[in-house]
Amino acid sequence: MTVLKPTAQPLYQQVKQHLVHRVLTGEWKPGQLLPSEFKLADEYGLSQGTVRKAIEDMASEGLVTRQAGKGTFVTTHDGDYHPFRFHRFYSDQGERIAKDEAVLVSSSPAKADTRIAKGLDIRKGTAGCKTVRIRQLHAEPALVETFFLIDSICPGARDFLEQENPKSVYLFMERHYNLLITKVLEQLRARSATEQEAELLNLEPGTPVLEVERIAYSLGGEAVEWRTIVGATDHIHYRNELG
Amino acid sequence: MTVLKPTAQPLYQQVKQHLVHRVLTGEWKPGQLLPSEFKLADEYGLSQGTVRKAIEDMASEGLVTRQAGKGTFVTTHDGDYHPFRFHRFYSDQGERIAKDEAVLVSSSPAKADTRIAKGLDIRKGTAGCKTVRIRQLHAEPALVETFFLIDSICPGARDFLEQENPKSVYLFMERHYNLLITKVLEQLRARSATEQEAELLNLEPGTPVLEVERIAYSLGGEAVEWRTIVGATDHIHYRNELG
DNA sequence: CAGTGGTCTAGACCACATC
DNA sequence: ATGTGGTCTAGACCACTGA
Repeated sequence: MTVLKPTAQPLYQQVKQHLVHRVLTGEWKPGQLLPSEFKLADEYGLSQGTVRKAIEDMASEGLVTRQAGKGTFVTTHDGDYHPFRFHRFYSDQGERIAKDEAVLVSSSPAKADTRIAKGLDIRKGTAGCKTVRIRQLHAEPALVETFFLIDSICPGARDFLEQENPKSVYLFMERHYNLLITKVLEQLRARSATEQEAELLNLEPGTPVLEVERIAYSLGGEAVEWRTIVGATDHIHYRNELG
Repeated sequence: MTVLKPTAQPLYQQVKQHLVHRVLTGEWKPGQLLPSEFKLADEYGLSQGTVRKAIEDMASEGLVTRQAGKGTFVTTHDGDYHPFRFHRFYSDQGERIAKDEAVLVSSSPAKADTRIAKGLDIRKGTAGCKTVRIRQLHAEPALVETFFLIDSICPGARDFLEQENPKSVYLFMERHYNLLITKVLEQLRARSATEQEAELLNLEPGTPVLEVERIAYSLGGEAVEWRTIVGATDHIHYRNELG
């Protein structure tokens, strides 16, 4: 690894950035095996330990997964491991919501409104696709999930969604667009249910509901999905562990 | 470090556990300097690198803080660093709530009700101290904070609280009881404001409010505080970053 | 069996803090 | 000048995987 300036970043961080870039550009796709530490160390002309530190950093951020005796793999949402790592809704008995399939309500072309445009940092009116689905608990509607995907990033999403109705949108984005979601930002509010929500969730109009507004960021740091998740919290709650 | 069984945990994990125990028992108190890596390596009869890995683990968990050229310190909530690391409420302009002082409403002896007892994993009726405070935004009441401390863990808390009215309860617990809060579990719900809440927050009765129910755990993993934070979310929200 | 990641050692040099 | 944590190297042995 060529060090242009002696005051530059540590070598292992340079290696890490380069490896992240190689994952990003699709050199190794989700689920695929990376070269071993020794091979990468040879390639970069560094010691194994330095490359190891770069990879350990990536692993701690969830970008890759390491398995002793096998190798280092690009993380996929496909495995048993992190299918719904961003879902924070639980029933009061401790079950995770969203294991079951989502019920598709509607999926249609849409233009970004002010709120969506602000969240995704795009221009108002940008073309996209808006989808509404319902998550159930014990066969009862529990949550309304509304998400917006940008046409220029996820072309043809509407057709794919109607064909597949995937359990996990992020797995769907990974498969079709090679977008790996690594970070989401959520803003939570309490408000009264709208008429549409009351109808979809079998609630009295005006019932207090919890609204989660979420922006999802891909590996490159680009905002790629806007979403709200809305539901009454009589039998479910949003769980958060800090520290 | 004596290895009794060759199949035991890695040495650095054994060292880490032992160091955590020494912090827990107060050998080094919050803010104090730990011995250097070399001294600890000597003490345990290991190489510096092994001790380093143990300490890096502790640092990544926030238990200690490292500073090049100075040393490794037991983390304290006192410094500039993490005064309100568990506060997730922001105004819609992005300001953090709870910078200002909290307004003390009441502080009185209380017995754990069913909900508190369940949260803290103690018997119903356990003696403690219940305190209600208000957090303001721009001199307007924004959040009602209600917390319960157990007498056997925090004796005399009521007197201390009335004397000091501390900005941060966790800093207060650290100073008086050597309890370092490292983890909290929060459950969020939307519901209607109670009469008392409506009065304290200048709301119409029945307004939807966000309720955060929090259990705080000390370094040893013991549940030491139960709390709710309640407020309307017209101008503020709960922010959560995942991944 | 060879290859992988996981652990551990013993050295080296650096930038930074403190005195 | 000394001591600290931060980086980097070059070796070693281990447990596990898979052919």
